[in-house]
Amino acid sequence: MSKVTPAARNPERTRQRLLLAAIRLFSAHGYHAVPVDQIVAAARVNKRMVYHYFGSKEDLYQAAMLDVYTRIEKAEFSAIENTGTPSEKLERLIENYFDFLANNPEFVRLLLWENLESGRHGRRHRHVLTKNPFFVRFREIIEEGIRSGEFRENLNVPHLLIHFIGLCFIYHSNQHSLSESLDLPLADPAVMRDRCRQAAALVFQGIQRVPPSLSR
Amino acid sequence: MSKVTPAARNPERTRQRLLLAAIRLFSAHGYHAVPVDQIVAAARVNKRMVYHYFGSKEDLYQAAMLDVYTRIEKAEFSAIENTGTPSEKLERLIENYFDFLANNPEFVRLLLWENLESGRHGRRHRHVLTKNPFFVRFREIIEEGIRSGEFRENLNVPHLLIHFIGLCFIYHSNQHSLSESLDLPLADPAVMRDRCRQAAALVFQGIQRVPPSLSR
Amino acid sequence: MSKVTPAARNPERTRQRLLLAAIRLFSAHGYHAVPVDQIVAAARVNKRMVYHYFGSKEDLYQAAMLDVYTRIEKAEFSAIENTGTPSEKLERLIENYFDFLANNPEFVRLLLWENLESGRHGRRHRHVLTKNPFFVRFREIIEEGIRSGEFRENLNVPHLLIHFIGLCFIYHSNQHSLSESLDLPLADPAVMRDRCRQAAALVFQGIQRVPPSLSR
Amino acid sequence: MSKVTPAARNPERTRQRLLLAAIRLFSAHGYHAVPVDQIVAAARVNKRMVYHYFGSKEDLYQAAMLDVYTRIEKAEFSAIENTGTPSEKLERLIENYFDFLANNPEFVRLLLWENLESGRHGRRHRHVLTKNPFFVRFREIIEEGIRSGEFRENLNVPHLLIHFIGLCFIYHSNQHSLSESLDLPLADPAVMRDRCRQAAALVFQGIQRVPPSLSR
DNA sequence: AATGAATGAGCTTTCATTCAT
DNA sequence: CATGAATGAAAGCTCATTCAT
Repeated sequence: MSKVTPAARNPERTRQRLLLAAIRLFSAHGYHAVPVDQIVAAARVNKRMVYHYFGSKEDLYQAAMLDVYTRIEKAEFSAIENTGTPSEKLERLIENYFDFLANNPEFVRLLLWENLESGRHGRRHRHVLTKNPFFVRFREIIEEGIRSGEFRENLNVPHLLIHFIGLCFIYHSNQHSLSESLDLPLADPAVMRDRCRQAAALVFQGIQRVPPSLSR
Repeated sequence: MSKVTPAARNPERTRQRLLLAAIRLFSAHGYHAVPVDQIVAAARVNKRMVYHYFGSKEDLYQAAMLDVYTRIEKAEFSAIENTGTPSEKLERLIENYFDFLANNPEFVRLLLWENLESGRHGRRHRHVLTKNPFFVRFREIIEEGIRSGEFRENLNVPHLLIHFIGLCFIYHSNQHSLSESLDLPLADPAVMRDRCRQAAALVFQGIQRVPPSLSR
Repeated sequence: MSKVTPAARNPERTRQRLLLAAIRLFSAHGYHAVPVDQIVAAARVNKRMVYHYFGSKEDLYQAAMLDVYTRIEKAEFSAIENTGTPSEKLERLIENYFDFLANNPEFVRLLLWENLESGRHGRRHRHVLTKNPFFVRFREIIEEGIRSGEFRENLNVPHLLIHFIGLCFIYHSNQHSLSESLDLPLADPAVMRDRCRQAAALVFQGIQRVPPSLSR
Repeated sequence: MSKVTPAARNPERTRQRLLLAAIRLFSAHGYHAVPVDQIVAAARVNKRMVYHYFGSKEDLYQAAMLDVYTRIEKAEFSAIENTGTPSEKLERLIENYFDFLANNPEFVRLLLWENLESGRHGRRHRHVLTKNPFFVRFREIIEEGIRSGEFRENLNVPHLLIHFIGLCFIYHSNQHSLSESLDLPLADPAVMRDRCRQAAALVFQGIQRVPPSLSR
């Protein structure tokens, strides 16, 4: 008779339920498309609790965003292991990043929502994105490769990083329209692996030293 | 008694005003964040007209989407002129595409929103994206380059296209978070041109024949 | 078939209904004790109309307050007729004021509520109270009486006015507790007339010239 | 483990805190404008205690009201000392009453709230007002003055009392609107003393024997 | 005795939509 | 064709109160 009521008298659990439901729904449909009623129904929690634990719908959204954003900090990037050539490390890093995005669709989608709705929710939590281990590691590897002579010297690290991220994100940001336009099952894991390889190859080609021609 | 109302008795103008306001607001804030009241206020039109001309808010959105999507069909791609080597043509095409995206932020944003809200508005208008001149031309140039021996033979055209689009879209889809994370003014036209060049170079490196090594 | 629907398609009537219901309910129970639902039910009007015509519950309250406050401006004070001695004029004025308060309980009650809740609704509409014909006329009569030698010279007009108003308002502000404490039917019109006479006499006694003693 | 909670295990203190906070807030803003949360926050007490000690918000209000109402019974009226002429006693009484009201704004305000919201809270506690020492003493002094020939014979004691109370209460019930209308600092203690004197004089004038004329 | 999590009803307000003119 | 008044449903949020510990 003690554990009958579902979420009764268990504050942390109630909070967690709300947060998880919020993450799922906000990342799936965006802030404005999700009524609080839907969240509390999904969390099986009384509506009042949203305001008890988070203050407002907006604050719940912020909490969801922060929770998801910090995942990349906790993510394990095996490329951080210091073995192999810069190229090999970079290849592993790219694969890790791809996997992280594939395994954390909420991260990808919330980030995309935020970029689209930019200005609405402020930049409160973006700092967690700035110095995440991936960014840091990327820069280190590139610089190491340049020093070792494996990579070209005139590489612009930030832009290179952007290109790299672009090659990853496009599969998420434009997934549906591309799938349809090109008639490709972009959500298929096998396809994903293939595209990962291709993207990596493309990057590697571009940054290798002694490029044949076209060295603009 | 005839000239009392300002925008009275001009059906096409009223319709156009609504459509333009809808395009602007929907692309800027997304479907759910824009109330009908805001649209009619921006269009300086009576609210009833939305239902008169379009049927519903949803239908107005669809009309706005269709209008913007067809722009790419009307866009002029100078790369279509058949002069120069495939590389030169591709370079022109990439620049055109970049420019098109830069000049049509509504196109980019509505596309991104549609991908995020995927499933909500159906795929009614996606067909216009499938066979747009850019996609067609891209394929032609690549195939021409392969035939002429300028490009590698083992190129996967759809994936190549995806990579290419990714290099372009990332500046729009993740503009704000990247600007902040990397502290770069990604909206600056000069920066834009530079990144365009870089992205083009990256692609070119990757598809040239006889790549030094790393020919996985 | 045209006048079937109750408040349909008659904007001024709808507005008026809301305003009247608001005046009645707010003056009766105060701002916080009256839900919007109660007002719209009393006005037989759709709830949405409150926000359409007035913007908010608060704004409706303000409108009600302003409407009631301006009544004193339109009130007819027969004492304004310039006949008789200052004493006679003052007597008429006092009677008019009493009657006005008795006939406009909403005025009295809203004023009392505003004084109790002071600071909440700001002083937006108090200006209408400042220069109402009663205040102006009161000052004129007193000054005339002083000049003519009928009234004492050392009269402080504002304080005299306050005393006078106090003698009138007490029957409204403390009606219930006094009725019960003294076991008097203070709402009875006959009682009212009597107290009016008494109050007037009291004032007249106090301001007559040549007071026997006690001329502190 | 015993001294963890701050206000723990001190039932009387908890009850007192709640009562004081309730008195302060209810008298300041009225019953409906004060949420229970605000009271418990001000009292630094757990919300549950309201229901533990008082049963409901309404009951807490009643308790607050009763507590404040009984203050007048405990108030010291020096006029009760039987020295001097009836006039002198009355003068002292009037001053005492003024001071009591000035020193007990909660009393004044709760009384005014109750009169405005009349009918809502019933008349449960009004009895304490009925036979308070002030009322009793007032009647005694007037009757003594009549007997001694100092005051007029045709005095209606209840009405006289009402007038007298009106002269006192008006400064509280209409303080804000009068201050503004007449541009007088009615909250100023010096002004208060002055008006007290004036009010007393006015009453004295009216009840003295041998009034010049106007003996209606 | 005291806590604070949990609740459901109801608050003010906004929404997309329709009606009457 | 055009208007804006009118609507019911539902939004986000607050209320007084109760439950479990």
